[in-house]
Amino acid sequence: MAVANDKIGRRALAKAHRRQQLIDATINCIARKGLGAMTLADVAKEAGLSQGIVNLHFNSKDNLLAETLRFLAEEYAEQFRQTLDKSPPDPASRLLALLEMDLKPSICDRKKLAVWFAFWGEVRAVPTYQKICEARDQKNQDAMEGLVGEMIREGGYEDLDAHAVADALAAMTDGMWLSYLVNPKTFKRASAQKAVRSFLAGLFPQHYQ
Amino acid sequence: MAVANDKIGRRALAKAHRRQQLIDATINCIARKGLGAMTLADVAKEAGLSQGIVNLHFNSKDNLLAETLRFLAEEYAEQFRQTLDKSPPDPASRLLALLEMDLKPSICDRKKLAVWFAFWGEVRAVPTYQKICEARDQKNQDAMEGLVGEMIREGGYEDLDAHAVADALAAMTDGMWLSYLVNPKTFKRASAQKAVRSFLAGLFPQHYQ
DNA sequence: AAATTGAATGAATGGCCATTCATTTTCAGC
DNA sequence: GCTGAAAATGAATGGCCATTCATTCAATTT
Repeated sequence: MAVANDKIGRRALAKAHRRQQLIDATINCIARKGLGAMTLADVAKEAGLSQGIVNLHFNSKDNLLAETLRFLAEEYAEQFRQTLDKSPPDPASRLLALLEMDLKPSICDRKKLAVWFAFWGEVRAVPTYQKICEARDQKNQDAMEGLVGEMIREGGYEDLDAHAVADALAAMTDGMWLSYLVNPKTFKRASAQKAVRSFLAGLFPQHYQ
Repeated sequence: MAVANDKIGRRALAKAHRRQQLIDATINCIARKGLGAMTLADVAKEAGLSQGIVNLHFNSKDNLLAETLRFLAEEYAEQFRQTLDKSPPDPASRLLALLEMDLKPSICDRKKLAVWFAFWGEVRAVPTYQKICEARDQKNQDAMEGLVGEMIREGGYEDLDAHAVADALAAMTDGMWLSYLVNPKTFKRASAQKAVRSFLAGLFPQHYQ
């Protein structure tokens, strides 16, 4: 029955594909129903497969969720890398590119944000989530701190603390995500981008005219 | 048995007190176990009362959770009011006071933050939560936008957009909360405060020398 | 084409937990 | 100190859901 729509070959998909398919289904279910209400039956149905499928591939619900979060973190890291790869070498451009990346529709979309916040909501209670999220933040903040540090040295902004400023910039985009999640009607991407540029211009006048 | 530790009178507490006691217990349980794993039995035990107590006072688990979120929002609003009451009348002082309020230990403590994020994690799936959170954000941002607007007029910072800047400032403190929740080891309150002041000084040089 | 292997199914199981409710306890007013 | 009402108890109920597993199905090997 579940197979009717694809005569020759769902089964031919490699194991990795099936796992990814289930992770995608999980993301959709969390976004739609919330982490609390999501069931394995939901995920199986969303994927067009049978009841027992998740445990076949992931052994447990906990594990499915951890793998889903790992996937999101890895996907984010990949975008991060690509953004830096495509940016000019000067720290001002790179920093702006990273901050704008966080507001791109492909990252800042309500479905994915709902999932990130669902996991953040359990971070304190689930050590596995905590570790994955901590690692992502750390990498993010280290990169930003490096860029901010360079600019401080170049521009002689002696009163700025690279660590503090980098953390606050990272915090700002996370907070904008929350704002979009909670107030989808009033949130405006363009306005958020404008604010980011104003902040940067205020902090580093020489770099962002 | 549940009564042993208080001879004369747990029962004498008014109904409102008992409700508050249960809400407090709920906050502790969510912070400790997460929203997903929290049970009504946990809450009753935390409060030192019996199994059926929550439904007696709140009718359902859903309702208990909604009331808990309402309490948090109201508590926040109260601090907000008090902060403004105690501040000098100039917008620069008031804005700084509000931003520093968000980092005070009484608000920015990991237990409460865990609960806020637990609810934010379900915001998209539970319309009740969405409404409560939206209202809080709206009030917050309106107040900040007013202050920022005043400063822009006073100081002639024509290139700033009050709405965008106010949203971004509010976003920054929410993001700092996340940072504290996820990276309690590296987060430093003093550093966050310093960053907030640097940002304000960059945006409004005349107001924050 | 038979056999082997691995993937997928979906009904059955068992545990957990919100909710209910008959009973007990507390307490205010008399 | 009695009485009735309100508050609290905690055992019982029923539904939901993760997990299991015997069976079926598909594809590859020989």
